[in-house]
Amino acid sequence: MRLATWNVNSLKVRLPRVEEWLADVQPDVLCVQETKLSDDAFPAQTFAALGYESAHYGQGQWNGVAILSRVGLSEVVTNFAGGGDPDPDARIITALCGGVRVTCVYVPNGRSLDDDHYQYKLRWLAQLRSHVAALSKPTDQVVVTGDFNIAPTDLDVYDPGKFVGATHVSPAERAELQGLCDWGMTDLFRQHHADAKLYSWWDYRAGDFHQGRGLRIDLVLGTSPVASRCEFAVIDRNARKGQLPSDHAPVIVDLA
DNA sequence: ATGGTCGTTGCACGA
Repeated sequence: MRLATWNVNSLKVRLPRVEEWLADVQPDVLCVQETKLSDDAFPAQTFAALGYESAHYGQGQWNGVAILSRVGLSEVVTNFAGGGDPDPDARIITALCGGVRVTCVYVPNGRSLDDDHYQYKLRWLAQLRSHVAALSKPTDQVVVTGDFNIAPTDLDVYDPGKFVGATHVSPAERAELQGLCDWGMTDLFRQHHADAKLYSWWDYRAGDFHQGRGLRIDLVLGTSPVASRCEFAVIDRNARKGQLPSDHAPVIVDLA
């Protein structure tokens, strides 16, 4: 089973590239973030014609997440399971695809450490842990993937010195991510590339992509039954090139 | 040291 995640930064703008990419890469499951579409505007028919069932949770304008699958798609959950206040934003959707419980996330950015949005990000990550624990056990086949807006370690940052005091690298948000890993999840890309300085997001500005100034913030986490099946992981940086790219590259994993 | 580019919607703001 080939599973991928991609923050497309507007599915309306990116749809031609997503269609081309699906035909080329042939993932069985694709998790999409930042569709920026209402559910009415989501192009389910386009994906159906390519052989994919889909579930979308959107609000239009901002946020919006979706799961596409050609290995079955059932038990769809929008927003958080596991209690607490529902998220006012459309940032999380879960479905059972090919026997794997897949949660697709668009974690809040945080903006800056002194911003209310950063506290929202930390609360959101705590609720994500409750969500995963409510729906599954560490011995189940579980994937949590998407745009985490967290670089797990300084290895995932092109120049850690430039991010001192910034979001995406703060100890509190890294601890939340570690909490998810302590529960039983593994960073599948890092499992296959222990020392790689490779990134999944580059700012559109100042030629950051071509200068190699990026962050690895798009993650695929899997429980040990998934991690033991994972034989390949790659960031498809080619998808960040060319005409009208997203600022994120897809991350792909292959499960035996 | 600063700002740079996108995508949204409107003529600013979030990322």
